[in-house]
Amino acid sequence: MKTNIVWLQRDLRLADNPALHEALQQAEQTIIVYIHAPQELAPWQPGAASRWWLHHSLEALQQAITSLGAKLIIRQGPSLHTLLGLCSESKADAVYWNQCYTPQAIRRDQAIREALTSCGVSHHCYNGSLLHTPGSILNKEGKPYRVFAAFWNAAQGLGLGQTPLAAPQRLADNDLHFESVASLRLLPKIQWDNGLRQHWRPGAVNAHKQLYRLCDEILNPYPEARDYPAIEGTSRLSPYLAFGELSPGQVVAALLDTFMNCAIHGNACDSFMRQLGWREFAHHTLYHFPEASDQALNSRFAQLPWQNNPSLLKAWQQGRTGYPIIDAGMRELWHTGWMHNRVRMIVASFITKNGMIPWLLGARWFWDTLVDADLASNSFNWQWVAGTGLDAAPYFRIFNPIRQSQKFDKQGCYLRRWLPELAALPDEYIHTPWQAPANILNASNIRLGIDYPRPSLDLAMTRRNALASFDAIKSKLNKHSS
DNA sequence: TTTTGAGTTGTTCGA
DNA sequence: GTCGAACAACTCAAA
Repeated sequence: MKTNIVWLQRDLRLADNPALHEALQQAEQTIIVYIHAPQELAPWQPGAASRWWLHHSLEALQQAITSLGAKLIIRQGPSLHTLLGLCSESKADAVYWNQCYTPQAIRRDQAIREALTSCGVSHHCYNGSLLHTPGSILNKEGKPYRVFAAFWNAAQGLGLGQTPLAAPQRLADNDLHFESVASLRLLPKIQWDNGLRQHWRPGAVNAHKQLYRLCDEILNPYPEARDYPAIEGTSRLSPYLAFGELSPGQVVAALLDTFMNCAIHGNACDSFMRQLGWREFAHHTLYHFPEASDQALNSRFAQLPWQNNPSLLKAWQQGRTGYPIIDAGMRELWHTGWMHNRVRMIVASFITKNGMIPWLLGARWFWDTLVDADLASNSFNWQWVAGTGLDAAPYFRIFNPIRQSQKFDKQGCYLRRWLPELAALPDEYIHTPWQAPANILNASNIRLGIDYPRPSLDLAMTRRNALASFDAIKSKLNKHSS
């Protein structure tokens, strides 16, 4: 009897799973395995919010597999050693998996492939996390694209729509030993996860419910509504995609299906699809430039006068910078493990450009607190905001948190949700409490500096300084080159 | 081959 | 109040 092992990683789903699909076609017995070996991903092992999600996602997957008559074999220990052990226990002929494309995973997988081969076990790797395999989209010179528009044109030219693979109807059981999800100790020791529980339902079933909501309600107004943090105008699919409870191919198929039924405008469809395009671009970029998770892609920015400012960093992390939109965003992140996209840009611009704190420190905080933490997207987008990445925002593009707040949360609905201490302030002063007259502060029950902090830095001055630093680097470079 | 124009998400200033 | 220009530098594709 032929036996295959399917090694799941960030593809915690049964439908549209190429490795699982192939393994089932090729054998009578298929063993589905999850191996917990976070240290292999260091220094980017899952953060606290990701571990919370992983716990619930594994439970959901265990339940789904059980209902098909088998079980998810959970093990702990080094992946290589554990896989070899499983191969000999089960007399498996082959191991199938969907690749992760982070530098750590690529290095590890290379060693695993060699070891399997030398043990006489074959291996079969697939792409289950991206529309296109990294490395497959190159410009005419055979090099990676450095601007998004060209990349996305090429990606679309190669085709995006493939019918997702079906989930298995039944799975054959086995009697291998397996550990419980709880034994992985992924949940926090102190119970800080109430907010996560209130806001999220991990698991593939819930992923599809949210995908349905996207197509049914969110997509049509998406191009405009996505900018307003008080509205549920974005897809909220990011954690499901990060853990592979949903594949991007499934999302595209659902979008195209909705489009074909004339239920949405083409531009709403394109607009959302582009977001998947940025996800692809980020992943392809990390594949081509593996140092991008830790170092500026554009090295001249290393010379900027980055500040070591632990107290500002702490205030930012805790949501007490004195700028309401920043603090609301950071508290939303802390409470729910997620932050609205536009607010992510605002808080990132604030800490890197006004605060002059290295983007990597911001990226680390997001990494620990986001349920959708994804190495490629996180580092790419931090570099985008900081101006150090590929096709990044121009350096002079510095968000003004007051203007952004007034523009995208005019009535302060989002601010009041996350900053209850400011809730009584009239709309006029909700974005700038320090400008409110004393009698209004009194009437709103706010003592500035006690109930809510005064601004932690001077926006205009820090902006001028940042631009001046950039100019200094520019003229230095010009001198060098001339 | 060379040139030209366009390119996710912004802000400020002056007319 | 609104509008256009200026604020880089560089990649890529089309002409």
